[in-house]
Amino acid sequence: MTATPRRSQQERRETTIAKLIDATIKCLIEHGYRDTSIGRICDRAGISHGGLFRHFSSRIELISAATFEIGRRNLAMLAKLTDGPKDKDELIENMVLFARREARSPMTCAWREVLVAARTNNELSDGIRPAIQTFEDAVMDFAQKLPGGPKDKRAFGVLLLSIIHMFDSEAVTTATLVSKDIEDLRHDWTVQLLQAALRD
Amino acid sequence: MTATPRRSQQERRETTIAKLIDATIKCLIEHGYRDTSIGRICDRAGISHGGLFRHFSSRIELISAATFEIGRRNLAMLAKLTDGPKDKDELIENMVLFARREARSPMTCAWREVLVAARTNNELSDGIRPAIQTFEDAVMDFAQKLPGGPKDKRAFGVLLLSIIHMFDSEAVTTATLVSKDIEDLRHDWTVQLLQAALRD
DNA sequence: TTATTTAGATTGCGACCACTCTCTTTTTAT
DNA sequence: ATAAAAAGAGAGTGGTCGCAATCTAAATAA
Repeated sequence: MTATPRRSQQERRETTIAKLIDATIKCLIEHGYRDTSIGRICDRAGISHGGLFRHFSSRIELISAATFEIGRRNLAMLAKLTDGPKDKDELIENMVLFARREARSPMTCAWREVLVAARTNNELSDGIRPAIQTFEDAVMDFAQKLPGGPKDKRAFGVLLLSIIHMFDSEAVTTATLVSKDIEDLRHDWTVQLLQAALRD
Repeated sequence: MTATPRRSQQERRETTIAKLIDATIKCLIEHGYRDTSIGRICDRAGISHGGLFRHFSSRIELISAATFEIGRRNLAMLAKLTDGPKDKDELIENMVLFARREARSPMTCAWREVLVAARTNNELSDGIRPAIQTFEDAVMDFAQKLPGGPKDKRAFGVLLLSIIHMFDSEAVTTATLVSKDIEDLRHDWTVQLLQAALRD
């Protein structure tokens, strides 16, 4: 009845893997690491249990692959941050808003689920280490290449990473308890930090 | 044979609850949130499955209670931070070392496991909100009462909370990837932050 | 002492877990 | 056209999950 699209094996393989990775990310976002099970992932992806294990030899391997993909997407966003001409103050404000927004984004929540779970799972820890290293390198590289950045590129990179860390942990608590006044003070303080760093 | 200790009901109850909470904390530390199951907790505590539900109506309720206990213990450590006479520089160094060490301590790892899991579990989120609020209040209070602290107590409290956040998220990544040079730069930078804040 | 309440142990339930095996369908190589 | 290889479906594996019902033992109240 339905005309067969006649996809190549490679196409079939790649689309299935992409569907599984997408479904894994969505499960991490919606249900958290604990309830991101093979059954749930397969349901979401529209793939059978057997089909999954054709491409990933274990649940951990799939989650590692999904984590790498999350890192890839997040770095793509970071690269676009300096697009468009802005003055220094506008850039700083954008960076702070970006850091806080991204720390709370679904994608970063999924990323965090995996990183936290990795503490007690060596296989997972090994699996995601490259993704973390790539992310850290990319931020340091971003700091180095920022036009009008300070002389000490390395210290500036660490400053950016530290700010990202701060908003990341803030996001964990705001998921349960929102302290608006603290958040506002933190925003202004972060802006001042960056202004001081970019002054010289 | 063995002489019966003849404990009162209240004693029996309290020791059992304490054993369950201790076991829960240890499971969170050793196995992470995902694998902190009722079976494992009871095994560790030396209590049967049925015995658990006499005192806690669900797994989430037990984990909430354990989280509250973790917060209590951590705040007890914070209170001891200013003990002993020190000059300002020594106090600052102590605070930074303390913040990083505590962020990586087993207890805080357990705390973090629960906070992250709470994002996708409303019952758990509701259960631990008081513990988070208490912790936040205690840090703000600590900042207010620190002898020789800056005039703007509120901003100083937010600074402390932000530093805690930063080391907290750092601890998540260092569990998988250690970047010694970045950590060293971050330490020095944090010390400078506190020195500047405590100068005026 | 006797009756009642409470703590804790045991067993069992249905659901789900990660994963394997076998079978069918589709693509590719000959 | 046909054989070989790869992709995917789906039932089945033993095991664990959270939790309830039922039971025994211990502590308290009468």
